[in-house]
Amino acid sequence: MRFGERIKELRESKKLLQRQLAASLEIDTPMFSKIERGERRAKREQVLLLAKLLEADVNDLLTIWLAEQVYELVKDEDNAAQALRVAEEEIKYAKSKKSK
Amino acid sequence: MRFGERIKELRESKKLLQRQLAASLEIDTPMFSKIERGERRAKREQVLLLAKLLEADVNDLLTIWLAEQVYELVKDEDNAAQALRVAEEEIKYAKSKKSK
DNA sequence: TTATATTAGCCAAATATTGACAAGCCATAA
DNA sequence: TTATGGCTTGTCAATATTTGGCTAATATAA
Repeated sequence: MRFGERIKELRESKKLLQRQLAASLEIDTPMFSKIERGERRAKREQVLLLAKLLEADVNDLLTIWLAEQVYELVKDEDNAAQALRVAEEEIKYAKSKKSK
Repeated sequence: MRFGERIKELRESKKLLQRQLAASLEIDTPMFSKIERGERRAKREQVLLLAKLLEADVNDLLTIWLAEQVYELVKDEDNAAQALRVAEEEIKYAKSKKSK
């Protein structure tokens, strides 16, 4: 599930209009529309706000928001999957170092 | 293993100087130095060239080059690992669609 | 039709990235 | 000591990318 789709779903289930959420994020409606369609990427800070406004789980939203960016970064590479696995290992390694 | 470290390793094993590789990449030595130290990111095209010049496996280099970018993108997020898994699923899914 | 909601396209402002340069550091040689 | 060679640091301008807003077009509803 793409980030924008999820936002749209949540927005519609709460019967909110794009312009209402756009106003809360202090951007205009066309910009919000683009975020929903994935034509523009939301800022991290906007994700946090949206989670509040839509009463959604911040962590879930952040995860798909981040995953989408990762996907965009690697999608055209043949070894995308390999690269993700390498990156995952590095994350694990960094975490284990941090916690000691 | 970071991309820059790997390049440095390969370069030293071939007894090449930064300025020689820099010249081949048509950048100056300071820039090359920064790439080795991860202060600047190499372009995809430069990775391909480096693989040739260093007689290294292109795919391996591209993988760590890409993985590093992914890592940089997610490293500060608590749910980095989750996000990577989601992205990996999307890659798999896209691949399965493409092949049908 | 009219009114409202959403989307498309374009442009300028803001931000990030890139590459080049000059100057510095460090080790070794003379 | 000074000189040299290899590498690194810091700064700056050029370039590219992203961001946001505006207007106009399109859709959806009443």
